Amino acid sequence: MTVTIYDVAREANVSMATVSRVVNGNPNVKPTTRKKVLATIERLGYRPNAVARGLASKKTTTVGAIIPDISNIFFSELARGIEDIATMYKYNIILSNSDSKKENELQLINTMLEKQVDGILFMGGNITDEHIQQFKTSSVPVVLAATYDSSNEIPSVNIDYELAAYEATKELVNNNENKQPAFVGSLRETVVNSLKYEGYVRAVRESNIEFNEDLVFTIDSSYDEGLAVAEKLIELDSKPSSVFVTSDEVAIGVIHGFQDRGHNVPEDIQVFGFDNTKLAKMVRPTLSTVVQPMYDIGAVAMRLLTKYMNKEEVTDKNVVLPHRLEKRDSTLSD
Amino acid sequence: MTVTIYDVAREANVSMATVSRVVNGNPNVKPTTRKKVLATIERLGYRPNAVARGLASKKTTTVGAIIPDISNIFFSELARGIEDIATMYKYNIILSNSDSKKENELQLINTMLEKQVDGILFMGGNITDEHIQQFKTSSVPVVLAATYDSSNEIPSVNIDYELAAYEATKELVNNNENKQPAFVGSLRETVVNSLKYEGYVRAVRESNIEFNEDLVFTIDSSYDEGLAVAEKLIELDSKPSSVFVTSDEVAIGVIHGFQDRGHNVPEDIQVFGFDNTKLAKMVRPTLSTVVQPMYDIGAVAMRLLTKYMNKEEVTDKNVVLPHRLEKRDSTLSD
DNA sequence: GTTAGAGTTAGAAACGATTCTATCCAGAAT
DNA sequence: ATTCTGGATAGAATCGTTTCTAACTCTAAC
Repeated sequence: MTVTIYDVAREANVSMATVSRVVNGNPNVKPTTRKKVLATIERLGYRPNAVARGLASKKTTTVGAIIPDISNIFFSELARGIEDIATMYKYNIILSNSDSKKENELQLINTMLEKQVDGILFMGGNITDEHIQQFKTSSVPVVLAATYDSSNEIPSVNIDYELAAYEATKELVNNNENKQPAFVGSLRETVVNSLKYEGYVRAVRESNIEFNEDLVFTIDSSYDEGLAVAEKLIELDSKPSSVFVTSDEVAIGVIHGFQDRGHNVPEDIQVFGFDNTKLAKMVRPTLSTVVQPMYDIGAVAMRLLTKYMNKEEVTDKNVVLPHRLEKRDSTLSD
Repeated sequence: MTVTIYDVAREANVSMATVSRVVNGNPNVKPTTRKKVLATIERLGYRPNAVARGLASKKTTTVGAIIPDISNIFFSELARGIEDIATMYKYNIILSNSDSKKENELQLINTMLEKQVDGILFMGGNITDEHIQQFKTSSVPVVLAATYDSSNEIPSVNIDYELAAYEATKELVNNNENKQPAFVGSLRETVVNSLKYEGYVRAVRESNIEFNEDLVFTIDSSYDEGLAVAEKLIELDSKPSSVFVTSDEVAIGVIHGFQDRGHNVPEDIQVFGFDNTKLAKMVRPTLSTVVQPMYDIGAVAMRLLTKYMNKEEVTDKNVVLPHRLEKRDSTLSD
């Protein structure tokens, strides 16, 4: 039924080895035989079987990507970066959602390894010792993308979350005669988020403001939670005049929460987001935010992974990409 | 180095066949030997090689998903639906972006087939005869998701785009004392879009309005294009008082384009979108739109594919999922 | 006219599973 | 006691490649 390399060999009067060489572009083939083989490949409609090749060569040209949730605009952008570079290097991606659940994550790593991927790209929330253990004993290289491992043992690509949050908070403090901005984020969820919190705290402390815990709001990360937290902010006795929010989606929720209750952004309250997803420009007022280059993180992470897979020398195993503040209309200009 | 089924067999004093039976849950194994084998698997840390299994069994439990752009909020939602059902049926997904380019699409189908996927899920713009040809001669089943093939030869999952557009347009006409709504969409791009256009035309014609071609705007599908087209609408002599837009993202651009120029939505102009991506609730005013169940389309398509892969009987090869209109604040209520 | 050596090619052994066929063995039936 | 039956198991072929080694061919040099 299906045409195999053997059929081609027989029809072209050469050995399987020669056909294999032709298919794989090995230069040690006489041009005339190459042409002959190519012709019979065409004639028979031969299509190499990547599974058999994978078994024989122990390479699948496939990498596994474990991602919290592909329907999240942040991760889908990241995934696109991964995919584009993967395509460039002739790899395919097996994509799986973990919902950031440790159990799923560990399970998925195992599945990927069974499928003999050549490498793994991991995005997730908390990296536990168990994760590290699995990564270190993995038979193939692993790279973390937008995922923080405090031990720095696993190769990774990130931005400096603490610094970025510090700068954003500082910006709000400066615009506000040294009033403490509120903080809205999902602390517990991930190490990345607690880094943002640390940056926020540092900026506040540095400004000689007496730190007010009441201005810190810990919520699940969603637009609706942002809407809801706006109400709490309004009801506060010491109502803040600015908020630093750890993600754009929540920040937009906060903005609308205020607007829906008759408050104006940025006049009554300034809002600073994080990520610069394309949503940031799709609100009124447009959202000031920390630019985190999602696409690039994915792309660089994939590129880094190819280096490991090719056993190339890697000079910078924990890459920190630049970030910047993009000031738009949800904050006041200096 | 790596532990194979043969190692397990030797250590457990059984044959490879028996180990294979244990691993695959074949009941014809004496409980005591099963236990013994399981123990040595555990002890040696044996992990089955899915590639070898794939070669021997001719099944990879992997399906290919060809998608225009995973970073597009519409498709990422669809992808999540696919993924969830795939996981449920123990399949993994190889995900690739085509950017809706025919050349990429055809190439990707070929790659997927080389990788011996058990089935293909295809999302794309225009299905050409060449596509159909490839699908029909494919060795594995293919299902289209949110992708229209006018010949209805290939299994597919869609909504009734013509009817949905008709209903949305009708709604606008009724709210507007029989004035013709403008149409903003990307006609040429896909068959799906021209179906929407047909629905729009039918609704207008049916209302005994003299059809005005000047109110039809054909643009590339993006937020920025939406912003831009708003200006053109404003400059129109016969300025419309409502617009039907074929996607939410563009619709939101249109809304903001009007707002940025001092016009109010829905008082000055009503806007109706299409898709009900999560963006629709994340604007002010919230966007009235056609609810297209992206997640469900993905999920149902994947489910349908499993049926074909299992050679189950399929009664409904071209599934049409229900849609509905969700009226929010960008249109006037009756 | 040998021979060396480079360039080509053939042959066969992996790769690590599944699966078909055959064998073995125990207990039931006669 | 012998035969029969069916559940367990073993053995070996197979899946479709890659890749190693050996051998062959041809030309150039001596």
